[in-house]
Amino acid sequence: MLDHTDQRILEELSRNSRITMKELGEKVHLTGQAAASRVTKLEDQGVIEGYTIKVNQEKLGNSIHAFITVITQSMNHQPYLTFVKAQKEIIHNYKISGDGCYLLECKFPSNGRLVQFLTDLNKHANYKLSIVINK
Amino acid sequence: MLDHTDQRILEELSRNSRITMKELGEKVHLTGQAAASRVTKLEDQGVIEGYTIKVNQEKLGNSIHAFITVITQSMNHQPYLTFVKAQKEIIHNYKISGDGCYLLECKFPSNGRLVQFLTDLNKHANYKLSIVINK
DNA sequence: TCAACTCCTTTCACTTTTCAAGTTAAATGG
DNA sequence: CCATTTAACTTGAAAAGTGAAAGGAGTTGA
Repeated sequence: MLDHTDQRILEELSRNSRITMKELGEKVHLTGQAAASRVTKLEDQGVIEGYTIKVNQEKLGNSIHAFITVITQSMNHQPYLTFVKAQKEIIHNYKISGDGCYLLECKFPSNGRLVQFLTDLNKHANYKLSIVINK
Repeated sequence: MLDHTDQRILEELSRNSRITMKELGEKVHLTGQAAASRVTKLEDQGVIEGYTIKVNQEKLGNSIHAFITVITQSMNHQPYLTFVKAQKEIIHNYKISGDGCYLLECKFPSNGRLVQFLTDLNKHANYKLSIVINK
């Protein structure tokens, strides 16, 4: 399904998705047109889901990166899920098996905002907090 | 430092980083050239760290998404860190404060590979495993 | 008021993309 | 064995986008 050239294309696009098709072609030993048509195919197959940017969250003022393990007490998760949808600090809400029911990945601009978030979260569930201090 | 137009630009590029500068300009009510120069500025400021793609990991055959909390026994983390560097299944290795020393985010192609990984990891540290079952 | 500065637009030469047509090579079937 | 089909690539040309230079409008401060 995916040959070596496709792998190389995904690699190069992961490194820089704004590369021109001509340049991409040179890197994988194809013409720009051939590279472009492979990329289109990868998009159609759903292998490439989209093109995006990496943003420096610190420079945007979101300096606190947290993982929050959520342990819901109630059987009914709906109130929690509704809460999650409303919080824009949440980057991902993973349903997990293992320690806890959900794992939240969040970014906060300040300690105060984090405290507020945890207070609100605590109305629906218990949690364990992990703060990222390095990557 | 960042005005509303810059925010809009970041939003649009997050949605689609391969958009042409001309189109981006139209979306934020600028000419393509003006949009391009703002983007260059955002790059120079380090706000935009890079351009990348979202790849469907399932279609690449990496169907298991795991978070692994790592609790190192030894004071010396170096053997663990060396191990981490060598594993290509690891997407992120976060140093955390809270429950554990590190949090690993990984993708595995099979259960067997996960078991192998955990066996190897266990030579350097204890762990707690969480498997993502939904997002 | 004037100079300096920032941010934007216009213009134009140059590059890239897109689309159509042609080539090649491997697989299929009489 | 040869004709046919198909997939993947290349070539070429028109259309579209980019980047650099020049210039205009608005703001700031002496």
